[in-house]
Amino acid sequence: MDAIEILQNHQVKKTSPRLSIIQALQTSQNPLSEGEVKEKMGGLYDRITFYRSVQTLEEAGIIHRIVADNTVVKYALNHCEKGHQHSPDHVHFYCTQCNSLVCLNAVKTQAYELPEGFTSNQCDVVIKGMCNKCNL
Amino acid sequence: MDAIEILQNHQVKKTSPRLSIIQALQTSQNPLSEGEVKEKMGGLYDRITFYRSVQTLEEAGIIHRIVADNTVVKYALNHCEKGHQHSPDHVHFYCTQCNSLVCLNAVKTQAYELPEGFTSNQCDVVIKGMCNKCNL
DNA sequence: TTTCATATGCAACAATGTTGCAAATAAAGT
DNA sequence: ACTTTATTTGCAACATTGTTGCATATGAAA
Repeated sequence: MDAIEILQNHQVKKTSPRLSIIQALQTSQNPLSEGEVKEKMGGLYDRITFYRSVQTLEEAGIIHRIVADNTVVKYALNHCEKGHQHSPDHVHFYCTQCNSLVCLNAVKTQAYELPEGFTSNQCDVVIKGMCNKCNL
Repeated sequence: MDAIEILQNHQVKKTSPRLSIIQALQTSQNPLSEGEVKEKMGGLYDRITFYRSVQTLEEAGIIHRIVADNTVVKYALNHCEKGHQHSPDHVHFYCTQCNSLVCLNAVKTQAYELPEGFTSNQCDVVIKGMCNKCNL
């Protein structure tokens, strides 16, 4: 789907930084870090704008943010085109060898029974190890 | 168990920063952030030493590090006294209301089937929502 | 107590994330 | 197409978090 269309569908203003970020993510199979998005965006990149943009895009349900580790944050487009803000339903795999992060869209997060009084709205699962390429 | 005994059991040198960190964690039911440990340690606290100490303690299997979010990292003592470095087998709950983190020791992380070629040695599960106190 | 490898703690740096504010711009109305 | 208005951008400045090098201090063993 076209980046402009995505923003329209989610009622978010069409601005060039937002379009650039979405397009950068669309060119990649895997989630991208800020640095990786920056590279793809070239000159027209501002750190502050980036942070505010990804926050907007996440709140709009267009992308999701994955914290692989405290120093490794990546972003990925949501697959569900229509879906509004809901946390990802799949687990993520982080390869500690090549530092790539993979959305395992086919592997759904399982339900966990919480103790009395606890309520949840999000469940983040990050599995760490070696990816298929590094295991060759 | 005594902090000195813990260090001895894991073949780690007994130094005062390490003892202070362990003792700080022992006084708390829940995992603590760097700032929370610092408060409990008082004057004899150095940031660099803290970072290197928690790394040593984690590698020795004495504590584990929990990344609740990219800006929220906490530390907790391992329950298994004998256990050497193995990642926590339980899930963690992060209350987005009061920012407390809870080890749900009774809730074990479930196994996830990985795609061909992927191998894992750690699985981090962080459930986010409201804790029992904030839900009252 | 002496020795030696390890750990501490300081300075300096690097990376990541936030806030305030003036200029720019998207979207809606004229 | 032009004007208006609320939102967004992008700069400066700051705050927080994590790392590296190195001289001094210290734990553990001889």
